[in-house]
Amino acid sequence: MEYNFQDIESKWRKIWADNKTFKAEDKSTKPKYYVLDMFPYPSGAGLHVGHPLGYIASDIFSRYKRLKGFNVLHPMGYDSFGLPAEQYAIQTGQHPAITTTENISRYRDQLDKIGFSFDWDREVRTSSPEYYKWTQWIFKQLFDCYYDNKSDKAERISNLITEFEAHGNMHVDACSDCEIIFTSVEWNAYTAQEKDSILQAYRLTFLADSWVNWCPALGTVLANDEIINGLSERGGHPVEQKLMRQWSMRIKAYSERLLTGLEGLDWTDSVKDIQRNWIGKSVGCSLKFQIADSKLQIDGGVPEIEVFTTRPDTVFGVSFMVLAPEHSLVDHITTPEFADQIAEYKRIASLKSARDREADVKNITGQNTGAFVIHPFTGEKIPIWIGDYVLVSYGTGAVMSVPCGDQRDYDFAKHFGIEIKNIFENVDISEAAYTEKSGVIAHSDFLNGLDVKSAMKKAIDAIEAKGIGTRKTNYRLRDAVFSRQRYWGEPFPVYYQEGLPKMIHTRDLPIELPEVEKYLPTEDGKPPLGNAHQWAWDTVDNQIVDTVKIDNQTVFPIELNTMPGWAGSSWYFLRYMDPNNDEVFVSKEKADYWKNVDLYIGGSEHATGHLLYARFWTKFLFDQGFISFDEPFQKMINQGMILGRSSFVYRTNETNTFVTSSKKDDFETTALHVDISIVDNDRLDIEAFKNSRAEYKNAEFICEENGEYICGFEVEKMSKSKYNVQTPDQLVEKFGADTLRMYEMFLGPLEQFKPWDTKGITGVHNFLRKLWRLFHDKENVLSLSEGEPSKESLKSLHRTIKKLEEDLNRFSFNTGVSNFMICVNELTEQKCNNRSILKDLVILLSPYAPHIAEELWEKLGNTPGTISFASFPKFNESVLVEANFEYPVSFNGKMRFKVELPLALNAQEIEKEVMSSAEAMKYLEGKEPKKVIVVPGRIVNVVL
RNA sequence: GCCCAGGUGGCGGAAUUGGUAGACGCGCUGGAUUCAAAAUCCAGUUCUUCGGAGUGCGGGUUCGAUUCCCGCCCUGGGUACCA
Repeated sequence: MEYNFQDIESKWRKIWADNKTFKAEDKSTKPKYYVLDMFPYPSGAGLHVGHPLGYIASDIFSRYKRLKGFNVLHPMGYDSFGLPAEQYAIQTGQHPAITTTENISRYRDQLDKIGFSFDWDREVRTSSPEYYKWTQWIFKQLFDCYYDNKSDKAERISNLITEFEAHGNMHVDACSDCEIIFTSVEWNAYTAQEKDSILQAYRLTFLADSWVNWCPALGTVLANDEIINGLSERGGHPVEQKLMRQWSMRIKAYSERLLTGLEGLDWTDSVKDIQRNWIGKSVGCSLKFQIADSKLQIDGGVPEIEVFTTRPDTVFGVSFMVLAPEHSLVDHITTPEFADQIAEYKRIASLKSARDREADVKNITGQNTGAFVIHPFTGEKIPIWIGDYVLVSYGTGAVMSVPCGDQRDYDFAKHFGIEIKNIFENVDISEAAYTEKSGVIAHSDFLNGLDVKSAMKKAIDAIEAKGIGTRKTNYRLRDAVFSRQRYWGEPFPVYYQEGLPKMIHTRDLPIELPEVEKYLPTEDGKPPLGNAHQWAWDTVDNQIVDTVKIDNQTVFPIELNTMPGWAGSSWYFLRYMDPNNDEVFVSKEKADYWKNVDLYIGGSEHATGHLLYARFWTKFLFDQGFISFDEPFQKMINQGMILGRSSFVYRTNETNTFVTSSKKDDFETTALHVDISIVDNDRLDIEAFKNSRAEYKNAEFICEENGEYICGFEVEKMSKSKYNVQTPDQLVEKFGADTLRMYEMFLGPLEQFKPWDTKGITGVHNFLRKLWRLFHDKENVLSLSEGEPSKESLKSLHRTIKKLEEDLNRFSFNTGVSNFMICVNELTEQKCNNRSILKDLVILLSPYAPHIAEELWEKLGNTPGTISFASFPKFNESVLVEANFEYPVSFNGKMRFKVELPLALNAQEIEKEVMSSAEAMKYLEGKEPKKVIVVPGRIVNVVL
């Protein structure tokens, strides 16, 4: 066997592991480069060929950067808390820690076989207590901070308390849900409970009753991004709304910074846009409308309806108001004659689930309350309606409706026969609303004749002057619920004293997960940790003790919820810098050296989850001075999913006869998935098929003329049920890791979704064999020529250096592979076995195919195992300089023939040479050209 | 609906600033070698009525458009009564 990849690959894997070749140093004179993959959840199914795609790309880039003289940090770890291990535990009683450890070791085996240059000494696991100790610590920091809008960063809550004690909260401008204003005297008079509940409204993580997405089947709360089409992402169970006391994260505080921070990031527009939409900034103003019935008094005044609008310029177009059915004023303002209808509407609205409301967008529903507000500028009476297209959770839960400028308001007005005022000059609104933000305002008193932009400004000025509203920015981003009713997650470092949450001291962390007999919720509906016997906090001895000792004097119950999956993944990239530090989550020194991730590779499905939360926590840790950068991932590439290629056989209906693909249309057939392992290039292994299932034992076949049965195919997501899953293991065994690495890259652009098809893998494998043959004679003996390489070979090499480096710098890994193929084809043609050429070629190839590169490097007489730190060959422009150029000559833009001419010629000389050629005469057909365009070194175009 | 990405041979894809469309690989066809097969090597492979036509469709700008502009169609992703 000439190219014995199995021996070569196992040999080098061992050498790399034994020598810790890829261990990264935290100090270096070299510049740093941090390459990170989104770490995997170690599922029981193991890796399929889609997983390594991003890892291969990041590994190639890491190895390239090492060759370019960078100190590279390229770690890997596991996001090892999660639901599947817990569900498995519920079914089997096996502790999730055991399942997780097993799965991790399977992942590790699979990863090792592909030859990644990870620094495994830095591995992190989010489920290990040494790691989640610091997740708990960050949670405590968030609890101890609030967001100050004046300094525009997170500040310690102790400062806030000092301010409250001195001046109350009237000078405080913070991100808060606190609705009351108090003086220092009032603050100092509050009870501990009252103080605590006020502080909760400021803390960056806080306890609050919130409407949550409750999934009864999973017995847990889900985040919005864990729900797809109203069903749980995992398992597809129904989800309902429920009010629960939960930990939340005040991510809202960072809305603006999360938005503006995107500008400096080298991410795709599509992910940036997803985040922008998710944050959902809208600029406008608040505006209060007074209720027309002056007899109606609430809290000693006439109630007002506050709305938020992005179009204050259209204020004169308001012809009705709409409140959300759940709006707190509805019952107060409804007139007796409409009371029954309003009650009925509210009842029906409350029965509709969020899903129904979503599905039913076309039906226009609403109900008049009989009440009116007074228009603040015209004094007109404006009717108040309720309608479920207005959401209680956004803005103020009320809108001023301007039917001429908003399509939903327009439809609502048409449906209920409400007046539609036109406040736009020369705009026809008989068919639809005019929603463009352009044009001139009319019939609007002091706004007449203004364009939208100036009208907007003038309207807000007037509103502010009247004291009925202010400039305001709204964000769609919600605070993130942080509690999960699960076992397999980080416990909170929290106990409860008189119902108030208290933080356990940092020196007592980590608070480790207790043992439980059952992983299900308790019979009285408490989370699984409610089953734990050792789950109480002794404040005297500072330790976890038996729950029977709870006396609420010195021993208190510990929080029963655990943290969500995104807790651990929001800061893991920091831990890799300093994975074994027992004193801090990451030392300042190391974080200052490695800084943020230079290149992050992973799927775009985390755009609104992980990528947003990690940015939030990074900004927070920056605010508190723990790290010196406030964005975690400078550049990100989102690799596309690898789809499976399913094979089908066609069974004629109600028989056991199978028809080959080309003849299936002649029969009534049903397509059935067939296992891809018994299909080779669409040819079915008929015997294997017959043996695959008892029912196929006596199957008959209608084949092609040559007797083969050809299967049909379809490109689909890889899944067990479609029999189209490809694991990397089989391919590594058959072709080797280097072939797999290059083939996965060769499939197409990294970002693109693409079908997996093993047909082409032989092409890449043959390339490596061809490379091997460059070094060896027919007897497989190393055979190299010494001395000066030929000009041709130098050209091939340097063209490759140039193109490869350009391709790597724009992350075009697929074209990189074809560069190598072209180079090896050329060198083979030239019969080149020159040592100096092959030495540089091997270095170039080493990021892509590290095993064979190491082997050949050693054969070339270099110290074994050193190719990773060789230096990347320097491109020499001069060897590519040509004297002549083969000019393509086109007529009216169509290429017709080529003429080889010296590059030294100027445009006139080129034109003369070309036009006098016999070929040109033929295409001119005796005509005189209108024009001749000559671009020296490029092209000649003749216009007839 | 709105936002984003994309649409090129039989297939995966290439063409970085407007300048030879289809690199590289697969598949297929023919040939060499072989008792035969595998492997390997050689030749061909966008379509074509042999004039040409051709990068989803229709226009435009240009000497020249896969590339730039306008309008549309289709596929994938995101998001949605967000005021």
